[in-house]
Amino acid sequence: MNVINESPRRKELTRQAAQLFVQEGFDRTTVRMLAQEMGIKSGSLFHHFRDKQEILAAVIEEGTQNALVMARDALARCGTSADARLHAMARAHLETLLTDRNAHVVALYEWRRLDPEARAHLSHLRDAYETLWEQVIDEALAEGLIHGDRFLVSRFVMGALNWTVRWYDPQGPRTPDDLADELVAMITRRPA
Amino acid sequence: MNVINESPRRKELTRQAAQLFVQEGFDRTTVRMLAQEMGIKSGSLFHHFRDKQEILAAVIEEGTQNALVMARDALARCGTSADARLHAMARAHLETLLTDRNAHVVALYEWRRLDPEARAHLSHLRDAYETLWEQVIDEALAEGLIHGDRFLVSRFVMGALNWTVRWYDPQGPRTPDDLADELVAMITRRPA
DNA sequence: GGGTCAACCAAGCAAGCGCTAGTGTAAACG
DNA sequence: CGTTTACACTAGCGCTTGCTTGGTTGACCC
Repeated sequence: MNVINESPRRKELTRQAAQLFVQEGFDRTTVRMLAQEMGIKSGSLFHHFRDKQEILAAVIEEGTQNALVMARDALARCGTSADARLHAMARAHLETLLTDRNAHVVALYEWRRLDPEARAHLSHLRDAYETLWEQVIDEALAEGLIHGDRFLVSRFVMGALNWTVRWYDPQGPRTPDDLADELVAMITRRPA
Repeated sequence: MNVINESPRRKELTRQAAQLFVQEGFDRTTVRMLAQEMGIKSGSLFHHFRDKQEILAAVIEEGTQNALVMARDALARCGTSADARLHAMARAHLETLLTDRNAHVVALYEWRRLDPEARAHLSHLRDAYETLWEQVIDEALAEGLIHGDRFLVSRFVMGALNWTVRWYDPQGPRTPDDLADELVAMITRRPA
């Protein structure tokens, strides 16, 4: 087993695992299926990961970490107006969600399969990400760009965004940026 | 096996199965666990359901059917203004989602575990429900209550609503109606 | 009061599961 | 050179899985 995290080999294996987890679901994906996808035998898999759980944790960690990095970058790059920051967050969110799609679908739908330790560790990452969102929402509320309950608004927005993985078609005419703009337009009130 | 659907016994068993599916997930719920919850032995379970898949289909069908009935009732009962109808749909949606919670969580998260035949059958039910939503969204757009792309708006709204099952606490201070009102307020533009 | 039938049980099969043990090998290192 | 290290293999153990089989029970019916 590889104690040093994130060898390039392991990273590639993690990516392939994510694909299978999305296709089949975590429970239905057997170590034999994973091994075959990776081009090795099932026993060899446990050289890279302690157990099946650890593969799941690796997939989710990878996705969440990327989301956090991209969101921070986007916020650093955009202007200071609440409107610009709201757009930036929405775009960054959809960008990771739809490019790094497999990892995020796993994070959203297989979270409950994590054992308590892994969950505790990854909760911190997720909380850090959600805190970013709440800050941006707060700013938008303070500027009067949007109105309503801080808690509810941020949950509704997260719901609308995360739901996209269920229907969004990358082959279709709409880009992630289109979605982000439309969503922000929907919740920001301009004078009628 | 019971060919005539929906004997009272079967309905009760379905309710109990839904609970377990939510707690453990479909794949992790064994027929032995289901049988124990139902107070029978695992073999006896197959007197009521052809196989494990059929239990899942029964759970989802029950939930979706209820949602459809409640939504139609709500629309029939409310006024004709787009605002009233939008409120009515949102309230009805959250009402079923949060009272009939188990069945709906299963429908949302275990849909992919359905075999193709069951999925085809249940898709019709779900489509009928989503059509109701799109009609109401259309009316709201036509009245100028909301703006934007019909397809995107309805997806965003569905996402915001369905996401509630992940964070809503029935013990908390907010009622389902509170959530519905807040959501409608968020997306309807009033003069600033 | 014999026949019917839904509901249940005990026992177990065949397949598949996650994971381990022990070994082979080729490159990297001192 | 000998040793270590990373990565892969074969073989299979112990257990759980969904489901089947053959049979029992008690309520109801003409």
